[in-house]
Amino acid sequence: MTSIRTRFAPSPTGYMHIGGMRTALFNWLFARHHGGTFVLRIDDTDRQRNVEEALAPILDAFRWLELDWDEGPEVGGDLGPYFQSQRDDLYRVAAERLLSEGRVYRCFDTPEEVQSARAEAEARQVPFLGTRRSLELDPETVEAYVAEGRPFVVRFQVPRDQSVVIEDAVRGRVEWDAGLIPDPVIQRGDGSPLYNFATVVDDAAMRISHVIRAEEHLSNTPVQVLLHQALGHELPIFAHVPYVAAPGTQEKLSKRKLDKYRNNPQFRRLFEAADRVLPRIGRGGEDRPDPVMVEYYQVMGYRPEAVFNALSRLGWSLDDKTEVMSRETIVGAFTLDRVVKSPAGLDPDKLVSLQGHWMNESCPDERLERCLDYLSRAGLIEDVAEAETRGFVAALLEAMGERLKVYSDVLDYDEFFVDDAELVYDTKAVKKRLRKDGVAGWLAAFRDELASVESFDATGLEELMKSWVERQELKLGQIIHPVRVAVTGKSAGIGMFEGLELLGRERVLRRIERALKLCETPEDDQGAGQ
RNA sequence: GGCCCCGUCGUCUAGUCAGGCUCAGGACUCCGGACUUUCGCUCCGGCAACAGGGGUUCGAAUCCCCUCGGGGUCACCA
Repeated sequence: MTSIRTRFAPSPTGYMHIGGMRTALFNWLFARHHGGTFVLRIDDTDRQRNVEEALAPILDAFRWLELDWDEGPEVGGDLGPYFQSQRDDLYRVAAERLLSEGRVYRCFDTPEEVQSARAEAEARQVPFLGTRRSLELDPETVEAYVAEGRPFVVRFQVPRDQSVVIEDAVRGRVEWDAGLIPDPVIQRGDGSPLYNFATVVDDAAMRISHVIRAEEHLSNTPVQVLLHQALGHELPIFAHVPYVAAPGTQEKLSKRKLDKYRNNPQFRRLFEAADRVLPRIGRGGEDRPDPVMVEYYQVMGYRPEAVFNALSRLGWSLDDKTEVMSRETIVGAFTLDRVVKSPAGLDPDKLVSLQGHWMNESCPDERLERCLDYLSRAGLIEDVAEAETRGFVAALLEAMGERLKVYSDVLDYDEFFVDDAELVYDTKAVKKRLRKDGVAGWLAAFRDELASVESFDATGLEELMKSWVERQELKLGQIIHPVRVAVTGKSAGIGMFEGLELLGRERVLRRIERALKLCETPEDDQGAGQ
């Protein structure tokens, strides 16, 4: 058996599409599972832009998910070059050979002529097959046209008397009637190749054994098969995997429909999280990543294992119950016969859930480094190297525990970093916990306790509050909630005693002082922030 | 419109090729409850699906036919 070789061939578009990433992942998994070779080939045929710049985010996404490529940009390989823009000679030679063998022909129809022929076919409600007018030209005429510089494209002459059949590795037998296929252009007037042709030439030259790609390419397949046959290539095995759909739909996930996705119930939380976080870390402008891009998940602080895990489950399953899988498990189990045929909607809820799992698996040191980075970029801390800061954040993370779902969640706890005078109080929390009869008195009394207690640690503070409550004949809830709101501005958060310890006596007392004023202000006062 | 693909809980899916083990299993979401100072976590419990219709068969989510629905693609884009 020939060796397993798969490829992914992205266009340098400046970002990595999450759906494309899933397809790339399947190619990578298949190669790794079989001990084969994974090739990265860059489809930069008709790009004017700076390829290097537009390719960088794509390679970054591969690196982030640790999908290494055996041949391709940066690493090279024996069957390069791996940029299609550098493979023009190969396409030219192949086209010339087909021309000399009479399998392709020069078509002198102008674009306008082609278009009107197409319109006419449409009007008559018959399938459009092209004119083949140029096929009737005698060789001398063709020579003369070429000599006089008349523009032409090269078309493949589809053998219309047959059907094309593939045995697709995920969809089974698929058949087309070649009699319905118009002659495709394989080379433009300027000699540059078209996608279907370049792909066929490259897949064969790079000895790709399995063409694993999204279903949207299924309709390109008969042309490619015919081209392979004309060129005398052995056919690769095709595997058309479902495309990744927008959450809860069957529609292909598309960057052009972002506005629509904002209102998608499942997608919404991802957009809202981005709205909260990105502006604070300087990514809220033009370069703001969106959930269709792999970069979004990286920037928001997801773990690559989680995205890897979630992507692998989009259209593939290990069995009837396993959801959480390490990359080793997935590589070990990945086969094409367990890929489903129907479109797989991206499932943000599932991704978030998986992320929670993989975050818990991460080590405290890494959590600390990543969170320090977010805090620093948001301007909440100055020096990430300072020992005191690091200790403080480490303690906060310890207190946060599993509340940290993605790294950027640490920004939700900014009350531990802002100046006491700038602490923002949640309006609802103030109304519910501070503006109640008796609260001001209890708060003031407990403040005095805090001011005089010896050690200001969580355990001691808890004991203090409990005994104080007993003496006052109050219930714990009557004081703990007001204190929480008074010192954090919020009604929910980490364990309150840990919070008090983290803040320290001075800051706690100052904040309670502020809160006491809020207790007294009338209902309609503007003193409390949102 | 032509061609092609797909159609199991709200979502991701198992089961479909080799019909009975399935009045359909898991996970996520959601809803209850327990625990907790709040949130979260965890633990219990619950709602919830074979697109429809005909066949074949003792028996069909699984095989056949039709219908309906959804999607992809129809370039001198990739």
